[in-house]
This record gives sequence, C-alpha cells and structure tokens, in this order.
Amino acid sequence: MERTSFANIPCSLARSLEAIGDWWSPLILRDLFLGVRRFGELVEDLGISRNLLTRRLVALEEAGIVRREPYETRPPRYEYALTEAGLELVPILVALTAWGDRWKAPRKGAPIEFVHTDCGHRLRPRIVCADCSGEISHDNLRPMPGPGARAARGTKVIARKLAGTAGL
Amino acid sequence: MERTSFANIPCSLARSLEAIGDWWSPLILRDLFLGVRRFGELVEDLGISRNLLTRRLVALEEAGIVRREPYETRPPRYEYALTEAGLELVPILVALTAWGDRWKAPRKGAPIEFVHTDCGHRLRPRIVCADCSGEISHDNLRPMPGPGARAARGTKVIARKLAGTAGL
DNA sequence: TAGTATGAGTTCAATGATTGAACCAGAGGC
DNA sequence: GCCTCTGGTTCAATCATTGAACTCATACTA
Repeated sequence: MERTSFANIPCSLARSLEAIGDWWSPLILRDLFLGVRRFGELVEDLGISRNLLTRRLVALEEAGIVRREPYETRPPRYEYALTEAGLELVPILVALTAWGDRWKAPRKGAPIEFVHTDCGHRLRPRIVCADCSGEISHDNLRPMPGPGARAARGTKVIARKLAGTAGL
Repeated sequence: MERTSFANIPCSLARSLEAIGDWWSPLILRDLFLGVRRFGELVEDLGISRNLLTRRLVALEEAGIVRREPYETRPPRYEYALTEAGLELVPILVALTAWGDRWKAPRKGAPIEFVHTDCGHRLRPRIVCADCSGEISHDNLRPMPGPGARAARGTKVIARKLAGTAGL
C-alpha cells in the first residue's frame, strides 16, 4: 500500500505534483531560492527531520529541480541550488504565496515581501496569457483534449466530460 | 508524532500549503474546476480512497476553498464547487500544469490543453508584475522583510539572511 | 412486496511515510 | 587526545494512506 504515484497519470499537473507535490518540497524550494542552501540551515529553518530532508533532496535532484554542488572538498561539504527547471518554479511559488497573503494572511502581515526589481514596485503577481496579455481566470479558460488525450487513470471522467461537451 | 503543521509558520507560502499542500488536494481542485463535482466521480477519476477523499473535502471546505452544495434533497445528495478563494487558485494550477508540460511532459503530449477564450489562443501562461507588466523570474525578485517579519519557525535562517544582506 | 441499484459516505486492518532522537564519519582546532 | 562542525544515516514510535467491505437512505423494477 504504497502512496499512490501520480507518475503514470497522463496529466501535466499530476506529473508536476509527482515532483514537488509532497508536504515539504515547496518550502525547500522557497528556502533554496532565498539563499538557504546547506543541509544544516534547511534543517534549522524548516524544522524538518534530517532523514526526510535527505530523501527530499535526493528526489528533487533526481527530478532535475535541484543540483548538489560541493563548496568545500576537505572534508567534502555540499550545498544545494535550483536548476533551470527549479528556477522556473519560483514565480509559481510566489503566486501561491500571494494567494496565501490574500486568503490566509497571518495576523501580523506577511513576513516576507518581494520587490520586482525591474520596476521597483512591491510585487503583485498576475497570471496572464502570453498572446494577448489578458489576465487568466477560471472563467476565460476552456479545457480541450490535447494531443495525448486518452481515457486513463486520472482523467477518465474528465475525458468523458470533454468529449461530451467540447468544453465547459 | 503528528505530521508537522505549517499553520503556525509565519509565511504565506506555508499557509497556502497548509490548505492545499497535500498529495491529493491540487488534483481534487483540478477536477472540480473541470466539472467533476460529485463524490463518486472524483473517486472514479482520481482513484483516491473514499475515506481520504472525505477527509480532504472536509478540510478544503473548512479552508474556504470548496463549498458543499445539495443538488437533490430526497435522498440527500451533494456536490462540491470551488469558492472564490478556490477559483483564484485555478490560474496557479494552470501555471503549474504548464511547468509540467515543459519539464515533465508525457511521451504522447498533454492530454488536456487550455484555450484562453478572450483571445482564442492556446494558453501559454506568464506570471507578470501587476505594475509594470514585466515577466517575473527568479532574477528580478528581491525578498524583503515584510510587516509581519520576526524570527520564528520556518524563517529563522531566512530572517537572518534578509537582515544581513538586505536582499539577495 | 421483495429485490436491486444508486450515491455518498464510514469503518477497519495492513502497510507506508513522517517524526525526533541518537548515532556516525571526516576534517580542523585546541 | 578531545571537542566541534557539517552532513548525513539508523531506528523505534506514531501517523497517514490504501483498498476493501460495509452502512444508510431512497428510488427503481419485477
């Protein structure tokens, strides 16, 4: 009774979650982005169990999201950095942070804010369409069967719905 | 030895993850958005255990992300819908799906694509700054201590780093 | 009237995952 | 030699997930 793997669900969201969908990985990535790169620092900052951190870092490295780099050879010491794939997750984590600011704000306000250095403003992220620059929301998206569409675990009911209605 | 809760970490990302950071919730939200709204449909589509789905739906409802609505009274039958907070997660999930398309694409291509109905193009999401409309990436963000900044679990090391360097 | 179907859950034993504490190992400093 | 620093590993206890079986209320059917 292993935890259900999402790796074989033909959905890119499921595959993303397979890589970073566990309880700790997003916070590990946040810390790596913010400059907390060493094993002991991550343990201290997150309060994560050491063996679990080991497993997560190995998994993130295998997923191509994190890179293990020696910063000292005698004795061998390593630190962790985001790969290109990992760096591309940063805006998404920032967007999720903004959602938390809006809907789950701590009493005393956000402990960390971001400044968009290109314009100097405090960051308010927006998710937009690359083609028209219009904002994306739940009511201007139409799901469609893609090139890999077929009925399989994780999309059985969805596939029927998409086939039946040609979009919501 | 309960699973570590993120609720008391003064970080909005942690608070977001407290609500939707578990293994199944993002997929449940995806299905609700795509029109899979009933208990049995969710079980069939996701292959999730029924008792776990019950717990997740209760937790999502308590977090204000999902709403339970009767669609029939005799016998009582319910379906689930996204609240406003839940709907605002949709673009983030879509962005995460796009990341999966780019870095973890299944062999046969994405089974689901989205069309931005405002412009008719196949969706390529971008995360931008609301002020200058410039794209956000790892190298044009500067983290800063926010109004709620203080040393506490989950940000101890980060707080030191931010205080010391005034940003990366 | 009895039997079956439907939908939304609940209960439960088995097994995997997480936790926290203790331990290990290489190197440098005193 | 002994202590410290850093980056782990090992282990027992406990928690979470899984999958199957079961409940409950009502409707449908013969």
